[in-house]
Amino acid sequence: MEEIRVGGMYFSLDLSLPLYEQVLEQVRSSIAKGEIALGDKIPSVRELAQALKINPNTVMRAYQELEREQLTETRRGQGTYITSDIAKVDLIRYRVADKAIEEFLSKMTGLGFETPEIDKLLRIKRGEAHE
Amino acid sequence: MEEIRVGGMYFSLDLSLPLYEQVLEQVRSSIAKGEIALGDKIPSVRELAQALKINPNTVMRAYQELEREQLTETRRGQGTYITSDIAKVDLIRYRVADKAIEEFLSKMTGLGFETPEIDKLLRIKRGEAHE
DNA sequence: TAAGTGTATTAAGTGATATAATACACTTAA
DNA sequence: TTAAGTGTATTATATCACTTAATACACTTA
Repeated sequence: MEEIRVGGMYFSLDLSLPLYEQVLEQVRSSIAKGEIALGDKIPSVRELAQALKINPNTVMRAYQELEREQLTETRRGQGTYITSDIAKVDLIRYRVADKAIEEFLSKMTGLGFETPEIDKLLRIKRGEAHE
Repeated sequence: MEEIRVGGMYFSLDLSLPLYEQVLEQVRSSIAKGEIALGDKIPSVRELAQALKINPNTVMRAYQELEREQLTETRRGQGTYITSDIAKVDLIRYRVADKAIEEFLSKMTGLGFETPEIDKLLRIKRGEAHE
């Protein structure tokens, strides 16, 4: 899986998910991890599209979702910038995490696993010694 | 969200995911949780389709995947039965769980969370009243 | 003015999903 | 033997999400 570096971020696309979702997730991840600084400019729609060899409309879709989440601010004619408001970043981080946790626990419960065993499986997966 | 009882199992379909995936997941969950006994017969393709008001081909697709996973055995002319081999059920249970755990941890890591905080968030989520 | 921004529109193609209508081989029970 | 109920296969059709393509427009900056 080829990894492409654009504007301080790394992208790696495949066919497992919609392209716009992958772009969205990878930018969001870069922001959450602090790999790209608050207030920084991210690549233009056209630049990123060209680098990733996908259509500008597809990049647009990802960028629009980022702005809806208030993770970015767009200035017409200038470009798209990461928000400078760290509170907004944190809010999104926890909101997305909360959803992931909910889905995870729901899935495990659906498989008949309960708290102690879920914790045990998590520890095993991390390579930790168990109980 | 309407809940429909068919052949000892409960089904609840919506538009958030493909129908065949929802049917597949809900039968798998019933088996994993032991809500339906090993060796039991599950509803016929036509019966389930009629009860859920979906196309028989859609049910077929779910049933074929269940058989590929060896969670069910089909006897031509008779019907579809839950496997009697508890080892197979457990294998699938842990395989699916492992995938869920991997995806969950990967998502949380992508958001910049590490082990201690992930555990903390899990504890918080369980302390809340949900569902 | 020219180049680079974000944004909008229209058109087209592809693939997954779902439905519909039929048909066939098999099993069971009447 | 027959009829009804199984799983299974096939073909056709429709819809929708996703993606690409080609333009066009308004704005900002150098």
